[in-house]
Amino acid sequence: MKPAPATAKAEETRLRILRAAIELFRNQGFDQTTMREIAGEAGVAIGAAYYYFASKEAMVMGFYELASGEMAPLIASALAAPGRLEAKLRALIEVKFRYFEPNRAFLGALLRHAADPHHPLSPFSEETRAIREADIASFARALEEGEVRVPKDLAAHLPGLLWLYQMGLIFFWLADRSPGQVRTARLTGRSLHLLVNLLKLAGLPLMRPLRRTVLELIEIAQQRA
Amino acid sequence: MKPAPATAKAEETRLRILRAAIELFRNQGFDQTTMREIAGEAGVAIGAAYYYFASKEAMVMGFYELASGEMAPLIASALAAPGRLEAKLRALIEVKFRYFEPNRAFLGALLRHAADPHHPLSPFSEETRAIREADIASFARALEEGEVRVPKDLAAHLPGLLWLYQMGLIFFWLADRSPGQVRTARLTGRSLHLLVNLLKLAGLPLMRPLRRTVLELIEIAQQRA
DNA sequence: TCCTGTATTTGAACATGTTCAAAACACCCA
DNA sequence: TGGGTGTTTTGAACATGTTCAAATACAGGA
Repeated sequence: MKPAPATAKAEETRLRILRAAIELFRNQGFDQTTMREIAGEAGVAIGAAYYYFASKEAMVMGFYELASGEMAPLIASALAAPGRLEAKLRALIEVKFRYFEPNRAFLGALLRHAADPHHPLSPFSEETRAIREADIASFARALEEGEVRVPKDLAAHLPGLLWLYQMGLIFFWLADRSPGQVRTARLTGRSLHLLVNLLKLAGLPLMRPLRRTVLELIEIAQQRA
Repeated sequence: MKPAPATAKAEETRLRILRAAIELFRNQGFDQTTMREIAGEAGVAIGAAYYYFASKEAMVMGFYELASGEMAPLIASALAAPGRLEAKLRALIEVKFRYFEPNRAFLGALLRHAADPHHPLSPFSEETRAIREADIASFARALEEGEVRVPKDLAAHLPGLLWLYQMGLIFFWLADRSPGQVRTARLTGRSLHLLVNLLKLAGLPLMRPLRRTVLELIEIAQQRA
């Protein structure tokens, strides 16, 4: 069905529908866009939209996948830029914000169900796992190339934690109505700085017991979550 | 309109509808319950439901208000119980879990829009402010009566932070599918313990610069959020 | 070229949240 | 008591996401 797009023409139709949807979502938002509009814009009947996408929301998933693919090279080059961890992380996050900017209005639809990790569209769901893991891998790379000493026990969890941190920033950014989202920019700058400093502190022998406790919490939270 | 329920009979009808809705939501979940069912169960026409509630979701808000009112005395007595801060916080959180337990299935509907602080139903929205502030006040009381030294600069923000922490636990609890939600119980116990210990540490003079930085972040995040 | 099976496409029909004009009701005043 | 005014209630109509049986297009073999 979806995973095996049979013919080339079919794949083309699918893309036509997805593009029409994204375009409309962008211009008028997710809720304001009707399936009839999307089908109309794509020049197909309603049923065709449902032949390729299980639901209106599944189209947002389509966007998510598309976005993930298009951002990959941008992220790669962001990581290649000079600088240490802080700079690399900043560049990485910057890529996301820039890419998402034109879609700000409808990105909310993607994150609407974030609170429910069992909802397919949640960034924590099984369905979004592949995208999430690729994303986490880029944080792992930032850590490797950022030349920071990371305590061994923390190392395994750190990429995931950074990803989570970045997710938090994205949520903040979405809700941020200050002009040009200055508040997000401020928050990003300061928190990133703090984060890197804390990371240095975390390596101190004195910190070992605290680290253990926190890691224990993380492990409880992650059990088949 | 809604704020001024004119006659007593009207208020009664409103309550009948709300109770029917909650009952159905509880038994079959929010999405599975139709407005026609609710109206039917309450013995009124569909239109009546919309006369009293702006939307299906507004009924969830009705539940939220009802719940908040009913929990108030329970929380008060939880706070009066013996013990220091950790015990009091545990008791407070325990009240919430116990009260929400029978509604677990549909509570998700309340928190579905949490990620969007502009959505009326979000626990961070303007519409839920009254409930939120009352709730935060109970954390303030726990702090007062828990007999802990809290650095002055932190004091103002601490109740809100504790409320946020508790909110996080509730989210975790909602998504927790372990039998009896053991994982949440474990997470609550350990994190609460850690939290109180950190609070003690936070008062150390050594910690002042770190505290300042964190407070700065909090202030950026809270600007007319 | 014609036939057959599969992939694609169609659009009417359906379910359900929501709106709204009209009806029913309640209460007050002359 | 009768009329007027505001509140409450009704249910048909609407909008829109979704389903599905039927129609169509198409590929490959006879």
